[in-house]
Amino acid sequence: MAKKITSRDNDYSQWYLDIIKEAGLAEHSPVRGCMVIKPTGFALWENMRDVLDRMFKETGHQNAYFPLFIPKSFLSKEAQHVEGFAKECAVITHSRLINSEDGVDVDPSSKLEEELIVRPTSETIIWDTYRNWVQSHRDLPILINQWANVVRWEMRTRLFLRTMEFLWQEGHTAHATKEEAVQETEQMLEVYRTFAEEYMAMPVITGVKTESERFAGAVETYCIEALMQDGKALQAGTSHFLGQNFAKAFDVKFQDKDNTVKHVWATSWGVSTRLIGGLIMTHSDDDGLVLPPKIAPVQVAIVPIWKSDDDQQAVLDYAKGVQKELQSKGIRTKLDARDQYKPGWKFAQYEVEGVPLRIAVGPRDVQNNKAEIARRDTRSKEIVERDSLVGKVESLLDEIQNNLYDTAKERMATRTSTVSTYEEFKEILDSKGGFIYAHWDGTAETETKVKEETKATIRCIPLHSDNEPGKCMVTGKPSARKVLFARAY
RNA sequence: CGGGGCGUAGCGCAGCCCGGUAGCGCAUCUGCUUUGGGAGCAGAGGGUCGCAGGUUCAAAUCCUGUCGCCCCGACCA
Repeated sequence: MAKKITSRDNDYSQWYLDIIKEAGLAEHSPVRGCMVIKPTGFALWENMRDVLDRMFKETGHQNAYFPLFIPKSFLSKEAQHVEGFAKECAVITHSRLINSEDGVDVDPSSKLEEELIVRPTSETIIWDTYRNWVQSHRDLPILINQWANVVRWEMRTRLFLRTMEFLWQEGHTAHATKEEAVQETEQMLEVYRTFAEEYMAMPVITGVKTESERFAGAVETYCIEALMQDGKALQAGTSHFLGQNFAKAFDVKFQDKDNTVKHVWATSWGVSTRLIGGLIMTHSDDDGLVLPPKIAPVQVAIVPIWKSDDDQQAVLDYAKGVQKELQSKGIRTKLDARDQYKPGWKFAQYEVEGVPLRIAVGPRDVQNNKAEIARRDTRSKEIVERDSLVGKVESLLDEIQNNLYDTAKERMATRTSTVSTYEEFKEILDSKGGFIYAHWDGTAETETKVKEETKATIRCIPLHSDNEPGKCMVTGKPSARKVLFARAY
C-alpha cells in the first residue's frame, strides 16, 4: 500500500495539503492564490451552507444579493474601513480587450470613468443601498444575509485557510437602537458557536477582539476561536457591532417614535470556506480526512463484495436493500458497485475521504443476514444483524459526531494553559503551544511587544471566563481579567 | 516583497554537475485470471522537460529573464 499522505509529525503543512489533495476537496487554479473547489469539497460547503442558511432564517434573516463590483468612491467613505482594506483590493480599470499579435491586450480606449473595486466585503455597497430603504423606525430592523464570493489580494495564501477569492456569507443588519444591534451581534455569534460545535464538532472559545485585531470599521468584533491539532488557533467566524459608523458614513437615518431623526445601528457577521480548513485540521489523521457525520457529504459508504456472478447479483440486491432503507431514514448513502476496484481499495479510499461509516456486504453476510460496519473515527469494526443495521447506523453516526467533538474538546482542554509570568508564557508557547490565558494590561504596546517577541497574538478577550483581576504578565500593571493568547493561522 | 527549496506523462520522482534518440514507479487503456483490507500476468497509449529569450552543429542539461508552487518572515478571515 502506497502511503500518499505525509504524517502530521513529519510536516504538518504538507499533511494538510496532502489531505486536501487525496480527499479530492480542492486544487490550485491557474490563477495564483485561487483554488478550484472540487465536487467533494463543494458538497461539504453546501452542507455547511444549508445548515447555516436554515439557522439564519430561523433567526429572522432573509437572503439577498448585492453586486460584486463596488464603485471606488464608496470605499473611501468610512475612514477605518478604507484603511483596513485598501491594501488588498482588486481594481477594475478597463472594460474591453482588443486583438493583438500575442493574443489580446487591454483596450486603452475602454478605461472606466470610475474604477470599480471587486468587493473585499460588502458593507459599503450595502449601506449605500440601505440609505434608500430606511426612513422610519417602522422600516427597521433590516435583517439580510448574502452568500457570495469576495476577493482580498493576499500576499501569501493557503488552500481554504486564506485564498484570494473565497466563498462566504455576510450578514448585514440595521437596527433602531444600540441595544438591539448589540443583541443581534451576540445572537449571531451564538449561532456560529452552535454551528461550529454541534455540526462541525469543533469546540470554540467565544470572545471579543482587542482593538488591533478588530474588523476595520467595527466598534466591537466578536469571534469564535478554534484550536487546531498543531496547537495553533484559527479564527473561525466573526460578528461585528458596527455602531453608527457606516450609518454616518452613508447617511442612513430614520425618524424614530419620539419624532427625532437618528442614525441606525449596524452589525455584520460572516463565516467563510476557511471553516473547511479548520474542519480538516480539527479532526483528520494521518490516514486521511475525518468528517463529522452531520456535514459529511456521504455518511455511509456501502462496499459490496463478491466472487462469482451469482454472488454479485445476490450481494448487490442485498446492498441496494440496505441503501434504500438508509436513504428512507434520510441518511446520505453511497453504494459503490464499481467492479474495477477491489474491496480493499475502496476501504482505503473511503478512509482517505473521511466517510464516517462503511458497510461491507459479501456473500457471507447475505447468507447469514448480517453486515460488517466500520467506523472511520475509531477504526473499529463489527458484524451486525441485518434487522438492526439501520438503527445501528443511526446510533453510530450520533456516536461518531459526539466522539469527534469530545476528542477535540479534550485536546483543546489539554492544550490550554494559564500563566502568570511572561517567562512561563514563552516556555509553554514553545513547548506545547495552544491557548494560553494570561493577564494583560490592556495596551496595544504590550500586545505588540508580545507579538513581536513570540509571534503570539491575543485571540480574544473571552466572554465566559473568570473575571479575576490581576497583574499583566509583561508589565505588571493592573489587569481586569485574563485574555486568551495563541499563535494563530 | 525579502530568504530558502522545487517545476520533467494524470500523480510521485530519476536524468542536469560533465550538452548528443526522455526514463522509472503508480495511475490509464486492452485481454485473461481475480474480488472479506490498496490484485496478478501479458501487451499498449501518453511528454513542445513551467514559459520566453540566448549560447551551441546540437539544450531537460549551460546563461538571462519570467510565471507558478511549497517553507520561513512582513499583511490577513
